[in-house]
Amino acid sequence: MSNIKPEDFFKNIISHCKEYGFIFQSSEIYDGLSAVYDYGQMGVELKKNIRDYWWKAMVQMHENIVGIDTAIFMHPTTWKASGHVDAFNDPLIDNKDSKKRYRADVLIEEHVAKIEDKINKEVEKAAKRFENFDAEMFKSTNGRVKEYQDKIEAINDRFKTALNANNLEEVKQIILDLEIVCPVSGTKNWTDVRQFNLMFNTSTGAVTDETNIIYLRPETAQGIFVNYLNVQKTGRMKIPFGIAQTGKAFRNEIVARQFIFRMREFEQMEMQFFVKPGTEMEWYEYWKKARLKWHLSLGLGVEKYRFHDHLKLAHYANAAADIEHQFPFGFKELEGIHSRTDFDLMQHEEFSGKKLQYFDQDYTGPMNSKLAKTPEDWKDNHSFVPYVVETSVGLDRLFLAVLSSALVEESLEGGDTRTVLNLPPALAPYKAAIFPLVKKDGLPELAESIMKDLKFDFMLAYDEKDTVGKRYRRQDAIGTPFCITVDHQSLEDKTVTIRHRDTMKQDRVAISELHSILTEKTSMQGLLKGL
RNA sequence: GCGAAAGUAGCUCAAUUGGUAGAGCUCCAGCCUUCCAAGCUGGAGGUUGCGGGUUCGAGACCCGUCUUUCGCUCCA
Repeated sequence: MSNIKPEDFFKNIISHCKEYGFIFQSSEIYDGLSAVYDYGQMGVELKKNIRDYWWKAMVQMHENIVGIDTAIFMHPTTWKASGHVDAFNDPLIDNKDSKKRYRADVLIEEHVAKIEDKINKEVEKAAKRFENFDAEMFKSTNGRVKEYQDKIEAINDRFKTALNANNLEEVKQIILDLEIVCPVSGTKNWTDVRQFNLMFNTSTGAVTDETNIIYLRPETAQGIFVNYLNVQKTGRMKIPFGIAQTGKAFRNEIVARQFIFRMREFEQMEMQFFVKPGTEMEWYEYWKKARLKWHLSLGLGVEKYRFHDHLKLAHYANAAADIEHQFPFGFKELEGIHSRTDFDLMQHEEFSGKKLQYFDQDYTGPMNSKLAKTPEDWKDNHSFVPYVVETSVGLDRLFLAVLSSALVEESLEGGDTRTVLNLPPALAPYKAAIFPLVKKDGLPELAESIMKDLKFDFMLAYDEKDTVGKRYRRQDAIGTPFCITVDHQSLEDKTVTIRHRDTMKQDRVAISELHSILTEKTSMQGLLKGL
């Protein structure tokens, strides 16, 4: 579909997803829920296959990587330790005229600072007038200064009360009452104050109050960190080793858009790799290469990928890069590879009071980044808190990458077009479709018996409606790599035709060969061997 | 969040100035028996996203709201 606009192409993808049962908007009959989507009967298969390929490549193919599946709910302190609670707790307000966004607390603090300036000016003026001037005495006795002081205290009290009660309307009212104007537009045309916390929360127990608020995890990584010691001990894992996990995460995005690219509920596939301090950069480089190779193995095109190295790093990282993919709307992040240092495990040590260290007879060095002093201090130390290299990929984004790269509108000889989903066969929802050429003469019966034998090992479609040409095109549109057609010759010599999605060519093969052909062409082994 | 555009059948789209909501594909029941979406007959599917308003009359005009796409903004 290279001859149409990217925007239209993207709309085609969204339509295709709906028309063929890949993705539906959540709660569509109720007008939908913003930035939430459901996977349909085709989508769930494709998504599962992508997830399986990742899992096999990461866990099954690495003896030193194991998988876990942790709960979405975690102890609230987890998110204090990880920094998520503090990083996103700002009340924000917009000025409707300048369209600038401010932190409401900053606006109020600036207003207070202005009043303090006035006090200082009074003090300065007075200092010039009197000899032996006592500033403190002046402040506590001068009427005008006292007025200012009272005002400041009143504002601060009111603001603190409002914040503690989480009363955002009151916060806005304070701004209006103080007649704070936007520094840019100079107007008082404010929106409501909103608390932009990225984490969703709910509560446990029957009674909702402050004490039992619980968050929906904004990332799966923390479930791995808090289980690090459990897995290391019970699995007798030796550093370096990894823990992998796939699962849902939730972020209350302010702007969530671009179909399934940025959703409020999404699925991550993460692997945390625990390494010896000082070796993290070589593992970081190793995983950058390994993960890119994995993406390239899908065969969507080398030119569709690039690295983006982060210059500005998150609070936990000392190196970070994205693998970006060329989506219909441009190059965007698909996977992140981060060197998270010992930040997370150190934080969990501190908040939980539990040691999260690894003992290594051969290791001599600083216990961790915070306590590193002189070599003298660590000459008898053989323990350390591991450093972590993380690979984190969004499954839904990967789904979109695969689907949008695979969807092609082909021009055929004779002016015909065909819509075909060039999925890697190992990822295709159906591995094959089985058709009787016509719906009589015992052909459906033979087709069904073939299906019965093969369906133990393969996801199969069966179709006897409409002309066979139409049926081929239907399977093309959902990416089925092979169509097996039973014709009159099949009844005589036990052969069928097998039609290839990409070339539309047909071979005649023995029914008895079908199982091995499909195994060879559609299993993940081929992909995995290429890694 | 701001701005722009859009929302009509499962999908893609029509509907003159405000005057009876339609087509193709799909789907269903048959006929035909065909190797690349194209034959024949019949049928189903709609409170025009939702809620108000103007009007004798609204898919169309006005207001609100929801959803989507694009641009800005944001993205630990």
